[in-house]
Amino acid sequence: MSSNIEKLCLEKGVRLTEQRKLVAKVMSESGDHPDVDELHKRISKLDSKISIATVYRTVKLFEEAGIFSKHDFKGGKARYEQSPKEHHDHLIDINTGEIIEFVNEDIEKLQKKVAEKFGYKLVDHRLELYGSKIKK
Amino acid sequence: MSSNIEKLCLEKGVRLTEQRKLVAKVMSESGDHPDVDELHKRISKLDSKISIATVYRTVKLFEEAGIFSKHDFKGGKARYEQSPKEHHDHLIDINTGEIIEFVNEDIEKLQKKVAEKFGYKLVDHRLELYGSKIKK
DNA sequence: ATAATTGCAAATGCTTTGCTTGTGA
DNA sequence: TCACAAGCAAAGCATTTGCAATTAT
Repeated sequence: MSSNIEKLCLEKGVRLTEQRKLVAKVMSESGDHPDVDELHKRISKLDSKISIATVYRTVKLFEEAGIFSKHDFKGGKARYEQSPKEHHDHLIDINTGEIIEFVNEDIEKLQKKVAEKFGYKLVDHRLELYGSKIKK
Repeated sequence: MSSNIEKLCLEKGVRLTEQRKLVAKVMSESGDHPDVDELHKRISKLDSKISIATVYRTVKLFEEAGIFSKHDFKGGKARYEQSPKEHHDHLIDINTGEIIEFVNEDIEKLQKKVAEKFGYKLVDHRLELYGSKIKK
């Protein structure tokens, strides 16, 4: 259901347009991390007239509202996902581009510790693992 | 001394031009992580005619030769440093842009473990901490 | 000598923006 | 109604590239 994201929009005072509903719907049905172009392609199947500029604007709007999360993985194009309830990091298959989400509390704690050791409050972080499948 | 980098070029069969020597020299005297534009500015003081295209080409060449390391921190512009002998990660001050290098073996090990847990060989990783100074 | 490199400007790829028309609350 | 959003094309930015002139080996 996209009512999920639509609810969030109402809460945040984000005006609900047809296009925004579509971006929300398509993203909520995507299990992966599409870039804007891919997202636009998927949405175009439901509304062939939607402009990619609108997708760019919406995706940015949703990100600023905390509804989407943006990732700048290697590759040059920003990729998005619905903001997850619990934080996670990413393991990226360098051969297929497939993305695996993972959580590791030990690493999280160590990161915080490192920052504090240097007199910093950890505000954000980026952890990406790039690997290739071990064939057995 | 830039003879350091120049030696590496000879070893790798990279032809040494005036411009490349300058890129090497300026980078070896930079303690920070300049982007291409900043690097070009610094080099221009020694050779006011060097083209930014050449700096782009050289920086990429050196990266492919393993002489420089490229980082895509938040901010949109790639930043470079001389490839360090031992690997390190970065803690970035979100207010000043200052970068602190750190090494944490525990995190390194855990990353490898995570990748293996999912059946992957860890080939590369990106770990960036973003923080703000704790005032005391 | 001659294959590789430079400088310049034009081209690229992703993303943003100005402007006019359309639309949700 | 009317402030805000969409669509389109043009603009922006970082980076790359084609080509003629120059240079390192």
